[in-house]
Amino acid sequence: MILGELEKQVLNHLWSAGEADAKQIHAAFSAGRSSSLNTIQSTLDRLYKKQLLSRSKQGHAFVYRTRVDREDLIAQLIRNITSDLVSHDSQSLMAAFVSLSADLGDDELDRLEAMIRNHRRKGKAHP
Amino acid sequence: MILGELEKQVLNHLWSAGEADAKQIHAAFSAGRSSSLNTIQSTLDRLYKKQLLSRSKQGHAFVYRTRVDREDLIAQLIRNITSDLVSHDSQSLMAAFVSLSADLGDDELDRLEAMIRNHRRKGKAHP
DNA sequence: GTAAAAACCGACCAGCAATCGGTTTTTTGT
DNA sequence: ACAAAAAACCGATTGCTGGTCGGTTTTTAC
Repeated sequence: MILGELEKQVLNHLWSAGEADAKQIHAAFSAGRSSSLNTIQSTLDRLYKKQLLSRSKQGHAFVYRTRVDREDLIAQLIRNITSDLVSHDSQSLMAAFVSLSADLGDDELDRLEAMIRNHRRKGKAHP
Repeated sequence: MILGELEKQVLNHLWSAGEADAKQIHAAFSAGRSSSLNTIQSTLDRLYKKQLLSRSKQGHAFVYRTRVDREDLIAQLIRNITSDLVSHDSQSLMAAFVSLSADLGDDELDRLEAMIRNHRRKGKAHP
C-alpha cells in the first residue's frame, strides 16, 4: 500500500485532532492547501476503504477517526516498501535504519537505546 | 521514488552478482519469473535513469552495476515513504522502527546496539 | 559485408492518487 | 409534510509510474 500526499496530510490532521468530519478538515486545510470539499471526501473514503480510518455518523455527517497508530502505520509502510529487499535477514534493515538516523542527536540516540532496552524487557515478559 | 517488484529483483540480483548484463539477468530469472529480454532491458534502463545503476560497455553489451548500497537505498525509500509523516520529530520514526523489529532476536538487538554505539563514535570523530 | 546481437524507440495496459461535477440521499428548519 | 440545505455517492478525467513487448536502428563479430 502506498499513500499520497493528501492522504498523509489527512492522517496527520486526524492524529492530532482526534476526530473530524470532511468539512472540518477542509476548513483546516483551506489556509495553505486548497482542495475542494469533494476531494477531501474522496480522500477520506479512500482511507476508509483502506481500513486506515473508521467512521460513524454523529449528528449530521460522518466523523472519521484513525484506526492505526502513527508508529504502526509507519512500520507497515516500511515493511511494504522494503519487502523483497530484506528477505532473509534483518541485518540490512537495521543497517539502513542506523544510516537513516545519521542526523540524530545524542539524546535521541539515548532514547532509541532506551526503547530497545524496553522492547527487550517486554519481549522477555510477554513471550 | 517508488520501486516495482521487477526493479527490486533486478537490484537484488546485481547486489549479489556484483555485475551483469541484460542477458545474464534474463537467464537468471528464466527459472521462476518469466519476462522477456526486452522487459529486463527496459527495467535496467529505468533503474539507470533513476541513477541507481551505472553501466559501461564491456565487450559486446552494457554491464550494469549498482550505484548505491542496499542499506542506503532502503534508508532513502524509508525517508521518502515516511516524509510528511515524521516531519518535526524523529520520535515516531524511532518508535516505528522498534515496533518494526518486534521479531528481532536478542543477538540481533545486540548487533543493533553495537551499530548505534559505532554510529555515535563516528559522529564524534567525524563532525 | 552480411548476419547476429544488442540498444533504442514508441506504444499499450494496469493500478492508483488527485480532482471535481453532477446526482441522489439524508438531514433540518419551518 | 415539504422544501431547502447539507452530505454522501457515483462516475469520469488527468497524471504518473511500472510492466510488457514489437519493431527498428545501431553495433558487433565472423
